Amino acid sequence: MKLSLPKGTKDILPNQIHLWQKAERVFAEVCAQYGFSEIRIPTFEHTDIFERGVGNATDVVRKEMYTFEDKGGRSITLRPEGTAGVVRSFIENGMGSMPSPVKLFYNITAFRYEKMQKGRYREFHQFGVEAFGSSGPEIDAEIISLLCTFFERVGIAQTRLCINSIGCPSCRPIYHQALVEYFSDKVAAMCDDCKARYEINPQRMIDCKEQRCKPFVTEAPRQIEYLCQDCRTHFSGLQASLSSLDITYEVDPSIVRGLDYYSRTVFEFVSDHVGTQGTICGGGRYDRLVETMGGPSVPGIGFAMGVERFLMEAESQGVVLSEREPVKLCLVHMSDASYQKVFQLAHRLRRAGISCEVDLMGRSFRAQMKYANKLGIPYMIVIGDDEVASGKAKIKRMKDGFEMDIEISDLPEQAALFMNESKKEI
RNA sequence: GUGGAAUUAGCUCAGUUGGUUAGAGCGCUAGUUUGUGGCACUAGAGGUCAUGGGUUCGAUUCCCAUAUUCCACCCCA
Repeated sequence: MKLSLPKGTKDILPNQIHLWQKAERVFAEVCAQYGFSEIRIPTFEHTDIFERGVGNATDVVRKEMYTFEDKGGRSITLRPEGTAGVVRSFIENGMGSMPSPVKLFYNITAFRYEKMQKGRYREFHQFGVEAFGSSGPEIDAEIISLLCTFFERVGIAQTRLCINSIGCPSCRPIYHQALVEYFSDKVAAMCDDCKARYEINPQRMIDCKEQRCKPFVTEAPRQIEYLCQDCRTHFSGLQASLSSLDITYEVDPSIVRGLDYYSRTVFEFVSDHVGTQGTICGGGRYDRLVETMGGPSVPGIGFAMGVERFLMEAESQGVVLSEREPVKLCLVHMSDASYQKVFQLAHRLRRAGISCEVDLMGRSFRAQMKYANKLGIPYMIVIGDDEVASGKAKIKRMKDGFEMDIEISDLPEQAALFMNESKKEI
C-alpha cells in the first residue's frame, strides 16, 4: 500500500509547530487589542454562498472550488476563502443589531483546486478579519494598522504596502467604458490574454507584463482619475489617516483584486521572498456584499493573510518566531527500585505543575544523561538507591553543573524554588 | 489549464558511460568496565534508487506512462 499526502497538502510537524502557535497567538492578541472578536465558521457551506459571495465570474468559483454533492443531495463546497462564510454568519445571526462596527477575526484553513507552486497550496491557512457597519476611511486605516502592528510584534520588517481604490458601482462603469474606448483600436496589437481580458474584464489588462502590451498599458486611463467625488474623498481620507499613523504606503493602480466583491479601498502587503506568490496579505472594502447576499445594506472591509506565505517571509528575513520550550526537569534513576520512586515523583511534580521527563526506554544511567542533554532539559535530579534511603537528593543545573541539596519529600516546592532562583541569576 | 525541471536512507546529497552485497555527512539506537551530559571513538538499525510498464542475458542507470514537488505563465492568500 502506498502512503502519500494528497497533492497540495502539507503536514505541520513537531519541529515546525511552534512557529504556527506563535503566529496564531500573536495574531489573536493583536486582534484583541484592536477590539476584534474571534469567530469560527464551518469548513464547508452551501455552494451558492460562494457563487454569490465570491462571484460567479471569478477564477476561484469557476475552476478552483472543491464542490461535491453530499448524501442528502445538497451541493456543498469546501470554503475557498473566509469572507463569504463570515458574511453568511453575520446575516444569519442578525449581527446587524449588534453595536457597530462588528469586528471579527478568524484563523481558518481554505481549499482551492489549483496547480501547485511555492506559496500556493490546495489546502492553506488564512488569518483574516472582517469589520461591518462602518463606511469611513478610518476603519480602513485601522485594519491596515492592525496588520502593521502584527508584523512588528512578530518581528518581521515592514513588507511593502500597496493601496488603491477601484471605485464604486457609480463610478466604475464610467472607468470601464473609458478603458473599452481606449483599448478599442489597440487590442488587436496586444497579446492573446489581453484580447480575452478585453471581453471579460478590461481592468485586468492594466497589470499585463507582456512587453508588447506595456506601451499601451502605461498610457491607459487610470482608475484614480475616474473616481466619483465620494470615492475620491474616501481614498484621500485613507491616505491622510495612514500618514498620520506614520504608515508608509505606495499607491499602486495595478492592484485590482480577483474577487468580485471589492469596492473602493483595496490593498496588499507584498514580499519578494515568496516566489511569484508575493502577496502575503490582501484585502479591501466590500460595501455591497452583505446586501448582495441577502442581508441588510451594511458596508464591510476585511483582509486575509496567507499563513504559509507569512511564515516563508519570516523565515527568509531570519526571524525566529519562538524557541521550543523543552521540559524543565529530568529525573534520572539508577536501579529498578529507584525507578519506581522516580515514577511516583514525576507524577507528583506534574500534578504540581512542573514539567518533567523520566526514562521510558530502559536506558542506562549514562544514556539517560545524554537523552536529557539532547532534549535541552535544563535541570536534572539523580534518584538512586542512596537517595531513596536517605530521602535527600541533589538538583543540578545542566548549563553549569551547579547543584543544590533538596528533600525528596518536598521535591515539587524545593525544585520550583531552585529553578525560579536560577532564572533570576541568569 | 499551458510550458519546463527534478525525484537515491528520517534530512542534505554523492554514485552507477547498463553488471554481483548502492555510499557519505547529519540524525536515530547501543556501547567505551553500571553515580553525572555536551566532545571524541566503536558498533548497529534504516533504501523493492518515486510507482507501473518496455528494451536487454541483466535496469537504480536507457525509453514510455503515471504520481509528487519545484519553476515560468494564469490566478490568488
